[in-house]
Amino acid sequence: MRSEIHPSGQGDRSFVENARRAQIIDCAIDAIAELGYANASLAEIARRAGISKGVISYHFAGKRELIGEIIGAILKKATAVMLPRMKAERSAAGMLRAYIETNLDFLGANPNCIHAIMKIGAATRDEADQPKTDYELAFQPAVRDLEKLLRFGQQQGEFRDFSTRVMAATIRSAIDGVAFQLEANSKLDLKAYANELVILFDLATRKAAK
Amino acid sequence: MRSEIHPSGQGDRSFVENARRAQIIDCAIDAIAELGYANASLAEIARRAGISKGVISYHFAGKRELIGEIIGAILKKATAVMLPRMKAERSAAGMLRAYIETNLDFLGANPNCIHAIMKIGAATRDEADQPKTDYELAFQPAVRDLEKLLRFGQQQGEFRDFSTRVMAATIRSAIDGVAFQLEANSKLDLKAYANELVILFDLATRKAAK
Amino acid sequence: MRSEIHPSGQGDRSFVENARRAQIIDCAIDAIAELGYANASLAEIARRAGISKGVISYHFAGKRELIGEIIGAILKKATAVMLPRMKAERSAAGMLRAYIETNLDFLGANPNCIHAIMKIGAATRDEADQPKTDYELAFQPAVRDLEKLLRFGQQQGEFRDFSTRVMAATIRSAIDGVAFQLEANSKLDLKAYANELVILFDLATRKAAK
Amino acid sequence: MRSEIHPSGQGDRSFVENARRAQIIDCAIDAIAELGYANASLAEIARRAGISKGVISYHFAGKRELIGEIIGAILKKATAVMLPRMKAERSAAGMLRAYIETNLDFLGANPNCIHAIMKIGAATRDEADQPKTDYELAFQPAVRDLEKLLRFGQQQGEFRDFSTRVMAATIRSAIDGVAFQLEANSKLDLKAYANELVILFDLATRKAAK
DNA sequence: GATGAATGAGTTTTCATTCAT
DNA sequence: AATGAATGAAAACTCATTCAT
Repeated sequence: MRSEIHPSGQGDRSFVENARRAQIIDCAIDAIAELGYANASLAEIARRAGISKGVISYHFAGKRELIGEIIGAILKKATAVMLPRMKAERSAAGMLRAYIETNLDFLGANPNCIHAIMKIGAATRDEADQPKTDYELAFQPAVRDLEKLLRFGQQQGEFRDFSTRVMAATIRSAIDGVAFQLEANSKLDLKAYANELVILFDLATRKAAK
Repeated sequence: MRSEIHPSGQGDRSFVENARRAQIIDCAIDAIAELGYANASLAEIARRAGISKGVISYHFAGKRELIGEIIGAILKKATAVMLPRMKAERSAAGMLRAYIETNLDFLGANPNCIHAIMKIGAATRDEADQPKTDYELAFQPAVRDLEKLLRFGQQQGEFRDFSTRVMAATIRSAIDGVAFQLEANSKLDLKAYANELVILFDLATRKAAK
Repeated sequence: MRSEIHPSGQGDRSFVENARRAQIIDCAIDAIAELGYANASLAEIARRAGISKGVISYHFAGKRELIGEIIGAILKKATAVMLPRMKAERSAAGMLRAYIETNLDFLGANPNCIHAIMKIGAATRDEADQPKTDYELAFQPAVRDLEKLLRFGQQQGEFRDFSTRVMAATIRSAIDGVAFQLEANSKLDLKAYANELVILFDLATRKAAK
Repeated sequence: MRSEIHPSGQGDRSFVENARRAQIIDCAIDAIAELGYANASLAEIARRAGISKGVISYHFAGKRELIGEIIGAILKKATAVMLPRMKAERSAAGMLRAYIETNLDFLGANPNCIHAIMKIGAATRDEADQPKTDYELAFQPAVRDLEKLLRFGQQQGEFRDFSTRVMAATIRSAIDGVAFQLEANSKLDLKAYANELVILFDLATRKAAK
């Protein structure tokens, strides 16, 4: 069930420390994905890692920092997978296709990462003490990049005139929705699903032929 | 902030009892929407209702039942708003438009209901002890009805050939996604948003002109 | 070991609640006096009261509130003992004598109260988060009243010219010091001790005979 | 903020080891004085010393030994300052004056030492597991020496007849009380304070003129 | 029907201490 | 000699639930 995310923390941490942090982050992702955010206590995470509770406190300032690192690690990994394939495309439509396909690939390869991040998002959204959650701070850029891509397509004349905000949010939601379905049915054919989405959003975005 | 949902429980409950249950459900919705699922403790809900904690336990077998009733109440209310407008349409495309519009209308009129239900969905989804959550049991039919509508459109020859599962999930996700945005920006223009979505999914579903 | 302090909380609390609060306060005083502030955990206090830990949290917002109530309760009790005897005196020298005697009487009758309050004072003094502790807020007035008494004596011509601040602080310290000695030697003769102190401070304050 | 106390441990320790111990003791004094006894964790002390936590455990058998060494170090330093000035006096009254003045001098020059020692005294006084604390063991002699001085004064006919125990305790308490005031108001004029105390206790001790 | 009180398991966090390297 | 890592017990506090009145 491990997702093997290794954030390869910033330089000033020792190899051993980075390994432990990565291990804890992995176990935390699994625990959140499988048990839900509320049930993923530090005790449970420690149990899965086969370490004592104190170790987590030793390596992370608190649960908040751990959650922040989880989001960071997942984002980093997702970006690493997606960026090269996005850059290989020239047309806006191609990039949009690549965006959808790589997202679903990542989803298929790392279901727990996505489940975890969605549960974190839902559970920590606007808690009393933090006006903007780490989750939101992390994902606003993701949607913004998508918007840029769409605007680029409109400028190129590939895409019709639509609200880039709405379209970006819809594409993002569509992909996030796949995660939920994947949770209910782990045998979902993601390749086929990606094809459907690609066609769907191609029709929804492209400029009607004269 | 009250949402005034009255589930009007089944017949064998007294008037007073139903009123209390409805009041508790309303306050619970507000609490979950405003504080997040994790922070909406029974104590907080009781505080908002101006009653003692014990009352909640008296009227509901446990927190789980309360959550289940919340979902039921919201679903009932949403259905009551949407069904008539759906039925007024003849064409599949018209019904899809009505579906999107009524959903966003409901969202605008009852933001707390939607925020609450999304937080419940994310938080209770596959907790350790319950294989299928009330949430899932309640919402699978909702998506299934949408699927039926899409299949009907295909049979009528209005809609192109696509996976009704994927399309239904995407439409549902698109609408759910609006709730998140509404939370971040309460001044969102929902009418305009609905128009964008209607056009988007019209293009995505309709049969290409010969 | 009980000190039987019953703060008789403000009117809006039920009889039962006040009784529980008083019981918890009593046990907390004993625990602090006997084990020291650091070792007087909520668990230990609950154990002494024969109740569960949660009860303390139920009745007091937190440990800080409990400590505040302890100080308030002791102060109230001490004042109740001292005030009448102070008022019965006419001369400043008589009042000073009454102050010393009643303080030592209270000390003898309620050693745990004094031990507890001194330990609280030492342990909570300038913790990071509270610039002025409850303890200081509670005891500054006590020293200030003593200063007023000394100034009155000077104005009456009974007392010589000295710094009322220094004298007040010294008298207060002398009395507090008795508490420490009482802790080490519970058979201390407080009557004799009081007499010694009365003479000591009489000599130190009175105007030299012409 | 360093107080630079170097206990110069007993002979069988290497120079390096003694230096480390002294450094740790200094940092511990500062930490206790500034943060309070409870907040002066080994981690905090290590942080201030720029070393790892383990080093403290390496050099001291436990926290208790560290505390004991702190008391010893301060006592040694205080004695070194006070003894010569005491010995320079011939009369008992002069020695008493020197005692008060040197104590307050030391207080002004080493506020952290005094703050630390008072916090240690209050916090460790009769903790559950140690019948007599290092603190008490260390300070009983200090009061006993004062008592000897007072008895000497009575034998010389300089001092009136009073309980030397009470007088010694009162003088000691008066001086300790200054430390608390100094904490609240660091601009306290200690010279003036010392003068007041000298006069106060001179009047309180001397034999009335015939 | 409703309440206040109590419970006890559970949460995160802190800390002195130990130990292999 | 020193370190970073790990431990495990204990801390304060939260919360769903139970129950006598």
